[in-house]
Amino acid sequence: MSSVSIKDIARVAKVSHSTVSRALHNSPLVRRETAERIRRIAEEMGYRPSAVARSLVTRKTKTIGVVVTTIADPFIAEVVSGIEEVANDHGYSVFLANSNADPDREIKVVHSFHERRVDGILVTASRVGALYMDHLSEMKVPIVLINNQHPGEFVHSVMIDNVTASRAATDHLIQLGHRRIAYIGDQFGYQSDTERFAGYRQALERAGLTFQPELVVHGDGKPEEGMRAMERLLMLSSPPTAVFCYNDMTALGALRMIRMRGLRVPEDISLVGFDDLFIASYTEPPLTTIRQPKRQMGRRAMELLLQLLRGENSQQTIWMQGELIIRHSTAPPR
Amino acid sequence: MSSVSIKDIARVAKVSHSTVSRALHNSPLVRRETAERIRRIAEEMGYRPSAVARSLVTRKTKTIGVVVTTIADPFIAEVVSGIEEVANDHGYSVFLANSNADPDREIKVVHSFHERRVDGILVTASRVGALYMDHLSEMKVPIVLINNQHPGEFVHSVMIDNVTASRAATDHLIQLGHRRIAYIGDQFGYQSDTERFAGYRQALERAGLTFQPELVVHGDGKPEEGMRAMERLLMLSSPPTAVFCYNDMTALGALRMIRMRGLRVPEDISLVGFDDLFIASYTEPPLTTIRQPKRQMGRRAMELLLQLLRGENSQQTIWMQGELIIRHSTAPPR
DNA sequence: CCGGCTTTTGAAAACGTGTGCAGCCTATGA
DNA sequence: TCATAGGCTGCACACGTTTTCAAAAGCCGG
Repeated sequence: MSSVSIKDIARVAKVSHSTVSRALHNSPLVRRETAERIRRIAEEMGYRPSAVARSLVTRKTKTIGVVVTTIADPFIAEVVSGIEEVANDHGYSVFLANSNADPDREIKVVHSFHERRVDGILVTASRVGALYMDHLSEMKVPIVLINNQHPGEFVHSVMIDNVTASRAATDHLIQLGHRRIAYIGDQFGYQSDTERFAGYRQALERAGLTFQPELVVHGDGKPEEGMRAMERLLMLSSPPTAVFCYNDMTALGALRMIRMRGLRVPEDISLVGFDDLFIASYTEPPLTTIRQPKRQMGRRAMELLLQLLRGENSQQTIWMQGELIIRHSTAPPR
Repeated sequence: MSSVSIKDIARVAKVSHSTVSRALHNSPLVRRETAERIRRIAEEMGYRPSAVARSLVTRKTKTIGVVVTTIADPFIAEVVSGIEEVANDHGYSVFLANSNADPDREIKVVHSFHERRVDGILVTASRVGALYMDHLSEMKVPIVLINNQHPGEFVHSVMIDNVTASRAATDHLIQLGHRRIAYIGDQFGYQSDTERFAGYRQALERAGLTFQPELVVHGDGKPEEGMRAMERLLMLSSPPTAVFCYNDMTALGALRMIRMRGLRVPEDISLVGFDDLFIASYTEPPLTTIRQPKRQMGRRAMELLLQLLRGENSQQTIWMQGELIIRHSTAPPR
């Protein structure tokens, strides 16, 4: 509306708008006193430079686009929090867009980011990533993926070392003395599920335990399916004494089902999650899990993007390590 | 970078860029065949209009700014999810900024939004709202607050009816037969805490129960302080048989403390929360609580903002009702 | 064939900022 | 006194759109 422009200031200060522009940028090309006078006037007039006008000429918007499946996912929210923090510290504003894992919406979002001329894009935990990769790459803008499910592409990414982490989780159960250890996975075929499953198998193998196919069931990463999966395990003639879950949400469902069947954690069954959501420390009993450095992953991803924006071509993939957090949902078998 | 502009298309189509602009807007001012030819060329050249150039001339950015204390708060994340949904549906992109409840950062954020020339601003659960209200109002832009703690200001807002909801929660406990009902509040002095406390007192009063000051303690809306507050209640010579908590996070802490003392919920103590976070249905036992229509609140807030952007001056405040969700953390006293 | 109308097109200005270039002013040295 | 260098400032253009206004082109009736 009535926003004051560089020209308004020029008129008041009786100089050209170029001089005002330079003064406000502390350019050495303008005399000290003039510059100070101009800055004072700008201050008094409540001047705020227009980022849009500036973007038009500099061809940089100092904005980045963040696309998430849904910000209501606590894991993602933490990551975004980390992203926003370092973006903000570097003068970047972030556009947030939910895709709801809907391909149409994802494409709309990417187009929208394109039209807004964002300087870069961050995508967290995209399951359908490959789908709109073409659209992403057609705008020549740096992209960083976080925990994406379709790696091996041309883009940069920040990933958690799923294999090592889940091996650690399974090792923990083995060391407690468990021999029948189940795995409740995510939907079959997802990259991170495959990796966590691989870690589980590696741990079994190294401990000389034979892999039992019937001890592997799949949920969908949410509590409801976690319950159903756990139910199936409990119906086995010889149920497991310990269960490693794809994530905490799944563990939440498993925990509830175990309790519904009148069994106890960890006395009857040990339970391990993955993610270390906030909630994991407030379940009953508190959940042993793998901590993902969520906020840190967001930070690192944004820092990687900043490097790319500066034109430094850095490493392709940043690997981060999970950490086994031992709480009270695991104990030796009876 | 090498992004194609309206002029590039004009050159190829051998028309003026004005004509291209009109053709792309389906203006009736351009001949059908010409328009179609131009649109086809634009398509082939992979044209994406520049929102920043457009914004400069139209003086509308089709962006809104959302400031939250932290997106890592599950309550807020749900609200933002609702906001983003309707914003996106109406062609608006959302800038997300965390303030971390830090006044300096809040001011920086508002300035940033101002420079980006957002069309409107949404603020969720601002505790220090009054602090930067001046900065907000100085840019002439519609503002909608969600559950803000300093109402009575000149802006528009979406609020939950705290008094009615907490009266319902307390009534529920009274009807179960409880007579010693405690209240664990948020930090003293916050608006929503004051209101929930008021509802609690009203319910007691209407039931003819005398208010007992020692049954009111304060936390800070997070589990740790909820534990401490609950601890204080349990040290009373005659502890409460039921506790109404300011929010679910506080209830989470209370629940843990009750269990640490070897007591059981709801057999020994009934517990009621507020918010109905996702987690509330997965505690042990599942938590009776007041459901806030979080996503819906975000949607309504954005819709209100859209009305304001259209120039319709609508109602000042939208009140929303909470809903009592009875689960298993409440039962008659022994 | 011409005037007048409608349809279609183009020229140009505007939005607010950044910046290369030219030119002014002042001081300095010869 | 004059030439020159260096410090400072203004002009003008650019960025990619939208939109007003004028003008060209096509059409019709007389």
